[in-house]
Amino acid sequence: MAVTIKDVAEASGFGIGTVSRVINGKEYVKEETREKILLTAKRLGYRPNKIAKMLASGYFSDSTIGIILPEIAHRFFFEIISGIYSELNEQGYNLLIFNIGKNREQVFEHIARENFSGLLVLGYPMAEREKKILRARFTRFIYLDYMDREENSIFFDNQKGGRLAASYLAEKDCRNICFIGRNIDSQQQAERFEGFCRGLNEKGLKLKDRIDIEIDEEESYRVTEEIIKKRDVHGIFYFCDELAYGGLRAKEKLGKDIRIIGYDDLIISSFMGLSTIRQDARSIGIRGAKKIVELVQSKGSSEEEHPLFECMEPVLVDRGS
Amino acid sequence: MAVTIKDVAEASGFGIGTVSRVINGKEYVKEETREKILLTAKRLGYRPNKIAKMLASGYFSDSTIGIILPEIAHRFFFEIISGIYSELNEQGYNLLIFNIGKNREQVFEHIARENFSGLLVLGYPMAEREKKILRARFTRFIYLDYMDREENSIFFDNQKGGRLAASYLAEKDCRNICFIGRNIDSQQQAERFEGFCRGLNEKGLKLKDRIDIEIDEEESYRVTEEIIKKRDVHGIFYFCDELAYGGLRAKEKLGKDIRIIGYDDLIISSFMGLSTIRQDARSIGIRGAKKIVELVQSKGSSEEEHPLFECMEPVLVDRGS
DNA sequence: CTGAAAGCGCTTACAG
DNA sequence: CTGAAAGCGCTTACAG
Repeated sequence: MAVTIKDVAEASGFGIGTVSRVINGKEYVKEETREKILLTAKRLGYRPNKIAKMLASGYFSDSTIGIILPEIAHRFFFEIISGIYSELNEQGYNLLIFNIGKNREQVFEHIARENFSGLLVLGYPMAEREKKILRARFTRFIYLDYMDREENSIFFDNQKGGRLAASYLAEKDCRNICFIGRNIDSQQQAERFEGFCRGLNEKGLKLKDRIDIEIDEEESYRVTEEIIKKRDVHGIFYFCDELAYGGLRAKEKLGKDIRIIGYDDLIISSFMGLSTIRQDARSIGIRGAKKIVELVQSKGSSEEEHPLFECMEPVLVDRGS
Repeated sequence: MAVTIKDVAEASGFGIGTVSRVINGKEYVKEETREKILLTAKRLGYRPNKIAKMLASGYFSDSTIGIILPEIAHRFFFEIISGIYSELNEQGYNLLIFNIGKNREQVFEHIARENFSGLLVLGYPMAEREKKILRARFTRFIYLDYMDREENSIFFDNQKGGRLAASYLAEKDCRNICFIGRNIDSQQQAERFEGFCRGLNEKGLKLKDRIDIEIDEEESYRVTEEIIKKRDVHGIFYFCDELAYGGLRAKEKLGKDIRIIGYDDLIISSFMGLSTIRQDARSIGIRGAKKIVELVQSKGSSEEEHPLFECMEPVLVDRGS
């Protein structure tokens, strides 16, 4: 066990009350005593236990919001986080980003023990077991960029986004159209893809091909090149901007007249002239932060209110790519 | 005061031990009792006090590192944070980002009470009073991107960076050279500027003008335009990339043959083709995270070791701008 | 100026 | 299955 205030008291020959006063810099302590105590504290490597201190002094920090990310967080999430941060900062809340670690089970046990008032869960669903852990501790949470009808969630309309992408390519007179996705199943991709296919259908078009890969610019460049060479492709829709960058590069290199559209509209994308489906990361971050703070502050209400359910609209951004 | 386990116990007619078992989902509780207790807990709006729980159960989370940002955090810091996050995540630590708020004094009092093991202070110095607060609680900290010989600090060599910028412009045959800075004093800017002037001197050049402005692309665009028109300028060094973007735009618009160089090398800058002085944000973040974890884990050592003092080198990136 | 004691809100054997 | 009690490491009046 770590060294406690009691150890310091015994070792220095004073009472724990006095030690406490010294450590906290209260007045009314003889200079000599102070020095002695400080010295033994240092010698023993004493470090006050903040938990105990908080409990004893009745200071309960309720002003920390936790967030948990998917195991592979891509850039879009960092833009969301920056929105969350601004808003929380505005409201005087701290932001606690949990390590997601390798072992989900243990991590969740760990999270549940930490001191925070509400949790923002980014981009992916929790297991029932995990939700149970949170609920057992009466911890409120909101899904961000993930939709669950049973739970609080603020999300984007991915179906619509997919449809917008389809209409973009259709309007640019593309006939042979492909989709390049991520090799990880996700709600976002499923819906985006479904919307995309429907959108194509409505225009009387049909998807030619779909390939799922890692998020890696080189990989995306290679695959795009391959696809362009093998088939007579007019347009490609990428699951996200980060994938599309490689495509953009392939397009330029090969000088092919092909249409490329991404998804997210990361900050960088505007500089690159990439057409894309814009999801306002900052806004959803701010919105999520606002809502979790509200939820946390409304503690009292024991009523089972309807879960929060907010859908944000993506927008087509045509940069001519 | 909030409702406690005692309140629930009394209201439900059971002992606090039983309530505790129910809340924590332990077995050996009659189903009927469980339901009753859960109901009154809900009715009363009971929320377990995590602090008390931690203390009682002997669980002391030592795996959280705090960070505090400057009041106006610009993008460079977010790139540092992403480095910090990766490394901490690797090590199983959480990241607690403190709100910096408006009132520095209160904020620091508040921070000192939070539960974290070590602090990373980004980009600016703490007041003596603030350091005192930390030290009184035996809280270790490291400055990141700020240099203080008396304290642990990991930082970039801004003098050298300034010098590199000077040599860049000199080699591109610029003779009339200006500096556009930020209208806030900072160690970084002071050193960068000094290095820059020295660098110019060595090449037999002299600074023509210096203007300090807000970080705002429009503003920077306007000022650059003005400077180009008024004086016969061949090269401009901007305090940071974010300022340089406006300059880049002005240069393109006016079609003037002028050299532009920024500082930081934000991710975006490579896409924009901006020449700049690269500081590896991710690296310093990772480095800082590693070091603070080491420091925190070496708790025991009561010896007064030398403060950590690490200097990282910036690098010139010539993208022809 | 200093010590003894109560108390912060929980958990956890120990009896029953 | 449940209650009473000790204890987690501190703070804070209250005496002295």
